[in-house]
Amino acid sequence: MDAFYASVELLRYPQLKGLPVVIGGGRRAPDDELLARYAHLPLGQIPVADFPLLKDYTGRGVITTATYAARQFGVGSAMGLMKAAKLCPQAVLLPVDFAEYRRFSRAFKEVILSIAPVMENRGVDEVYIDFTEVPGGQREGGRVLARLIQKSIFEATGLTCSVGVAPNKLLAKMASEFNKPNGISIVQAEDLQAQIWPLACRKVNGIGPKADAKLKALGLETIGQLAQQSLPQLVHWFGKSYGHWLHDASWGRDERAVETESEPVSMSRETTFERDLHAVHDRAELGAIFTDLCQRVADDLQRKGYVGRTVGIKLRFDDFKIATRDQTLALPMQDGQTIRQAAGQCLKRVPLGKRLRLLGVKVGGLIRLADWEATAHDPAARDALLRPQVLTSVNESDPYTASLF
DNA sequence: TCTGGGGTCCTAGGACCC
DNA sequence: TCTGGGGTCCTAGGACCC
Repeated sequence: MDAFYASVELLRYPQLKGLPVVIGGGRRAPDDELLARYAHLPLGQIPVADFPLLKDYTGRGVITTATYAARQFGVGSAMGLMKAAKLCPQAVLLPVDFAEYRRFSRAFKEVILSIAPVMENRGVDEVYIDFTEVPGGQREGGRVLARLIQKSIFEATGLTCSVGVAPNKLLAKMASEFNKPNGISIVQAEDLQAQIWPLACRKVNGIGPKADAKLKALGLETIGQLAQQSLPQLVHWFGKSYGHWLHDASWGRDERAVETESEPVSMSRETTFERDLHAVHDRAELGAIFTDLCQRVADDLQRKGYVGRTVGIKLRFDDFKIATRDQTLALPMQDGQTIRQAAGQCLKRVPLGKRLRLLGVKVGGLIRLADWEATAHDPAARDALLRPQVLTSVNESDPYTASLF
């Protein structure tokens, strides 16, 4: 989806169309006052001059999304709001309204599913779609179906999206970036050299800032240069697993299936404080936040119907260093008090000399509550549920290995 | 006035077991 | 002088993505 959060906001506030708008910030709701003042008016008639501006914001936080008009000024996702305010002080600043974005996320995904049922979720604003078996999915290399999806989403939601069509997910993701916003791009296997190799390595989904810096230090700037390295060389530099992956990726090879279903692995809540807190000096405040985070994770587990056995905490100190601790319980659970108790134990194992900037609570090792309850009187089945049933590297066709089982 | 929140996956070492 | 080998689970940290 194109500038998803910002585009959803523009549907509510069309008077902001064409203006630099950024979405982001902390827990504040700077437009509460505004909404109260104009409660008698439709949202679309609130005067532009009354919207909060980026230059007036004084809290912590980053931009989650910027409109294309704002991007002209060099501001973009993940940039600190204070830095962004220097580049584009006149931008309108809106708070994140995740519930609203989720509504639109469900809406556009329903449209896609009604046309092409093999769809993989990649967060709120992105999906992979398998065109292979969709009637007409091959016409004009996929362009006809891509256009149908764009048109249907726009008619249902008023939102635009960009589509990349390619033989696999890796290339489709790159293709989707070629023609933003509201574009379609088709990349075929034979286009690798002309369209993919000239790109910077960082454009590959899976090469982040660290790997990119290392590649640059090795003199490798483009995907084409990466592709010219031998496999043993890449394995030497990056290890067996990542080295192989880099080699495959640079040659446009990716065999991953479009996964239509997935189970959550963990659920967490975290918060960055308005000011850094000290474990001793701000004990009461910290304790209240800690308990609240535990309760929110418990609420999430209960609402979604999961229990979990691994309780973890995350701390970010004022120097931005991160510490995590976790503890695995004998039995999975979903209640706030048990989470709070285990998380408290974890906290005792961290040195707390430095001030804290962020606190987080996580529950992992998730099992569906229904599955857990179904084994209540079957200890063996219950035991099996508690172990992650990953059967790695057991080749049952191999006579020797098979004989062991 | 730097730098959010919610995730997944991988690695590596130690405990423990057979 | 001798001290295996393989597997799983748990924990901590880190890279990466949306």
